[in-house]
Amino acid sequence: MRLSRYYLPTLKEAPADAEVISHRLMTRAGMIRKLTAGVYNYLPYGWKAIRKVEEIVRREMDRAGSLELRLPAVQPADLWIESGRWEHYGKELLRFKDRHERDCCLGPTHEEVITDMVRGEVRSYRQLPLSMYQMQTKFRDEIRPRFGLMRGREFIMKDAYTFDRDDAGADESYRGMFEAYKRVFSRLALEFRAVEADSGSIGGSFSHEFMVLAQTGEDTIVSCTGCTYAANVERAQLPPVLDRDETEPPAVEEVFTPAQHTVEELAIFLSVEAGDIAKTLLFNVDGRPVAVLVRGDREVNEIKVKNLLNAENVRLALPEEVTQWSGAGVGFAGPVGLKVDTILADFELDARRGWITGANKDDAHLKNVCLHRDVKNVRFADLRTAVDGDLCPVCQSTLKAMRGIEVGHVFKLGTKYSQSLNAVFLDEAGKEQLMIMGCYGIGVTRVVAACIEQNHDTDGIIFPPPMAPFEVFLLNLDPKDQAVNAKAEELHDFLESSGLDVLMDDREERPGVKFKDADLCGAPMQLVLGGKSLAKGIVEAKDRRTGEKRELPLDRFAEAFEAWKKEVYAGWKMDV
RNA sequence: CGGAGCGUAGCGCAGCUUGGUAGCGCGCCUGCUUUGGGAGCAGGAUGUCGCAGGUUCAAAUCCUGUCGCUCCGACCA
Repeated sequence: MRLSRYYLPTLKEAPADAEVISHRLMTRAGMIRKLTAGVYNYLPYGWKAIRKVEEIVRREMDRAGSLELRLPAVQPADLWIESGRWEHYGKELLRFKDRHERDCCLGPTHEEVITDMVRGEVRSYRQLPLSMYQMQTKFRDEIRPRFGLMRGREFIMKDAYTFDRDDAGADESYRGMFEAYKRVFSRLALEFRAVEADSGSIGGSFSHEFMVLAQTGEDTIVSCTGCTYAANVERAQLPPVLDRDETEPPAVEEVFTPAQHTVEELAIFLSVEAGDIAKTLLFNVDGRPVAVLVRGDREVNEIKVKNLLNAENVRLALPEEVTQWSGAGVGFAGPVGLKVDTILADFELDARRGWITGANKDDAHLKNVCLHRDVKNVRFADLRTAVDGDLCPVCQSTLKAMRGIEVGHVFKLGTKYSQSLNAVFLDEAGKEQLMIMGCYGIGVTRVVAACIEQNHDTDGIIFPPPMAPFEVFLLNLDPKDQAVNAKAEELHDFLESSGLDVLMDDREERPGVKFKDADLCGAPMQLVLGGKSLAKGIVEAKDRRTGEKRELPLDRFAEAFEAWKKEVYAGWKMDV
């Protein structure tokens, strides 16, 4: 491809509203343009990257035995009413009426549609298992779209669905997809972790998220330094403490702490560490008060509270509720004498006996509180959000926290949809059974954004070869010079015929402009040919990732290039 | 949903307080010079100042409404 015939509008400056690096670089490199909030045009250069990702995903899905199909974007409300999600999905589901006043929606996901299709055709266990996938534009009307392609309203997703006759089969389907996902992200040369994720409200099921590691990630995950355990912090389990200081403190003592509402204020006021304070949070759990105690420097994980109590709704108590339940204003609740039936304490508070807590009385706290001695109905459990340095629940090694971008999610659904939509089949005994389902998503457009978040420098994007729209940028520095031009054309044709995507910069621009654009657009390999290099009988080769330069002799170009390419590719951790 | 901010040339912005008929940088077009890390000079094109009302002799500027976009927040005591 010749740049003079291509559409690659690059920008020196990014639009003011682009906050994150991938958004800025994708805009500057002529990959995307915003049409409206959270909705983007994919320009040829951006689309080509998306296509490369799609192609790898497609190969691995096919290899895993899944069948590609294509479902509609517009869906009838009836199905969503039937599954119960017309009510529950919320405003992210974009709804509208057609000319006959029929309720419709734009598909944010396709469980309903595919389950409807399968239930209409599949009658016998002989037709199972089934695995199908599609790549398609989804629409989710996010409250606040942001970060360019990272959280758009319209985006491309690969979604797959499996239908099995029994639990064992469903687990196998799940494992197959899990492995396929690992291959996809490995082949894309992304640094990622597959982590345990919260399975939400669907009991008995499990799920994993695939996280691309990047400082700018919205999620925090923990990964064990000693074993393979890795989990989203929302989910990461923490073990009970092993080292206990059983020294019994002196009797509880009330201290005057005027207007010390927060842990930070209180710690300074009493000259102690936040970790010496046990904070008491009151929650409204399905309408009932529940007290949760964690160390002052920790955070309660509401999901754990919800799961532990098998609750539907967990929310922090309103100020009025706090006053009603604790007898004091916000900031002074404590476990001693608290008239709340359920008092939970994080495992960590079992590590020693003396804690500072609220006194259930305005402007007062208690010292030397021993939960075992001074509180009758306290129950210890894993209740807080994991942090860097916590111990692994599996092997007790240290957990390391890192930021990640969720690019894939595999989910064992069980019978959630087959039940609500009545997707059944007859087993060998002629008995009607519910299909066991799984669903699996990859945010294709987000993968591209996440890749750029992970692979860039101050000059621009650094594409890993598998995702690069063009593996090679060939800079023809003197397109007006007959000899240079002829040689550049020859190199271009040779590289293209060897199966590479090549973009030759044949514009009549100054060299500096070409260097800047090449770095910005991030092809992993740059070749530079100008009057000087031609006179020396070489072409200059630059590894975009390392910046390392090499001179390739023109008379032995084919083999020299092949050797260099191998070197460049070896720098990327690509499992193929 | 609550709060804040911004809409002026393709992009980044100034002008608005104190009304007088629109400017800067980059980009774009033409010419000459230049040519290995975002060139120089000269000339040129491009704006219903988001939209709709209002005030005024006169509105980018003041007022009202409206639309769009962006950011922050949605309660960890």
